[in-house]
Amino acid sequence: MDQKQPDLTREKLLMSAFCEIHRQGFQAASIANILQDTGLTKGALYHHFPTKQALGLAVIEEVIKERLEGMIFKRLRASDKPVETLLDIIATIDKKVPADFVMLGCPLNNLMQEMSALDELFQEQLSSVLGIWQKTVEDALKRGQKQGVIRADVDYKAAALFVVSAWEGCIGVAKNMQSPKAFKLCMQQLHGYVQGLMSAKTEKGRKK
Amino acid sequence: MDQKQPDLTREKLLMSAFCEIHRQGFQAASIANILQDTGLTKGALYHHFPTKQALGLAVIEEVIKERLEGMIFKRLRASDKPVETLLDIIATIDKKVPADFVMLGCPLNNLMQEMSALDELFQEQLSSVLGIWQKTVEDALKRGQKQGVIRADVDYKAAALFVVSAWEGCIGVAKNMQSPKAFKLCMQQLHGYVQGLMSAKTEKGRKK
DNA sequence: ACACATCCATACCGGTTGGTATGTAATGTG
DNA sequence: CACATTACATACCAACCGGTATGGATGTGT
Repeated sequence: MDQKQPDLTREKLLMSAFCEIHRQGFQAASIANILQDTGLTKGALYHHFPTKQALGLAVIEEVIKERLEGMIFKRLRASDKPVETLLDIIATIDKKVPADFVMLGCPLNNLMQEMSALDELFQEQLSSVLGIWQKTVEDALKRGQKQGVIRADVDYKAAALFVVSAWEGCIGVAKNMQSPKAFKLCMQQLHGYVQGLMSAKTEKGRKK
Repeated sequence: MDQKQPDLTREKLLMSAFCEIHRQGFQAASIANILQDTGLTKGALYHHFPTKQALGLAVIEEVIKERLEGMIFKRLRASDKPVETLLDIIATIDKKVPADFVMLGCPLNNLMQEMSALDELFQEQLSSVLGIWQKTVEDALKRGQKQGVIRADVDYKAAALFVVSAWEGCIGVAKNMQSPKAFKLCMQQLHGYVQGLMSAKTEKGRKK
């Protein structure tokens, strides 16, 4: 599975671009910085990506999306106790995420706020990733409902939308406050919201 | 109360800057665009504001903050049924907000995501406004608790943090989806969350 | 009416931006 | 081994950026 040289170069560009975009935002991300960081030149970059926009879109598709897959989506899909798993992810996400992710914000959310209104392709690509997130949570709640863990009257579609929205909101506010502590506290409330969707019987272990 | 010419010029700059920043973000906001829009020149702008940063900070303090005051804070503070008022604001906010606010996002949230990690002064100023928002909701919940409307076991501070976070999250996600409908649906869930904080007796009129 | 500060317009500047045109070395292919 | 294509490096460019220096017009206090 040894990657060939061109693929390695491409990946180096993608990773560096991801970091630069994560720090500065897409528009403020400097091509020159990425090149300096990778030790490459414009020839290399514009050989692999036709425009800066294409580079950004590739970062979303191949870096950001894959990170979310590995951190959240896969685990949620694979679980046969989806609600329990969702609660566990929400409860422990603040420890599993890199330290600077609270300070720099969620890469997906950052780009959503910056680019959705400006670039249609960005909007579509970001919306696609967000849709997967929402769909994954939605399925988890749906399955939980079949298991009798989630109340029958819960609109799992709307609830999933809200969970993802609040999730991003928590990171966003914590980013502004520059406070991992606020992030944790905020996610605990989201945890409580999801517990509130559960049927009384299975809602054991609820604090307070 | 007629404003003098210089004040009018300053206000024109502030309003135009607010729109430009709302559309493009702060960093991408173009001084040239603002000047073209107002029909003024650099001499005028840099007479009233020493730097672009100062202009941005003034927009936060004098435009964004005041809008939130008029739309949310004042009403919440003045109400003697704070929880009811909070629920009403959440339920009707999608109709009272300008149409493009969902498409362009919340001006406060946009700047929080863009600038918090980049500029300390922005971070502080934004955090201050966000803190007022949080504090206002917090007081509303606190008063509701004294009235017996909110359950005694509710951590009103954490709940307020979550309400504001989820609120911004709803706008942010709806902005990405470019969907006022999603915004409405998402805010309905937040409405349900706040209802979930209420004591059983007063929790009348809950749907489903 | 004179002096002075406020208010704003014009012209200009160095630096940075994304993007391109061209050349060359490496690699794959017949 | 010849040839073509891929994979990069170098040099260059017009456009735009925020900011400044200068000068003139307009009040404003005395």
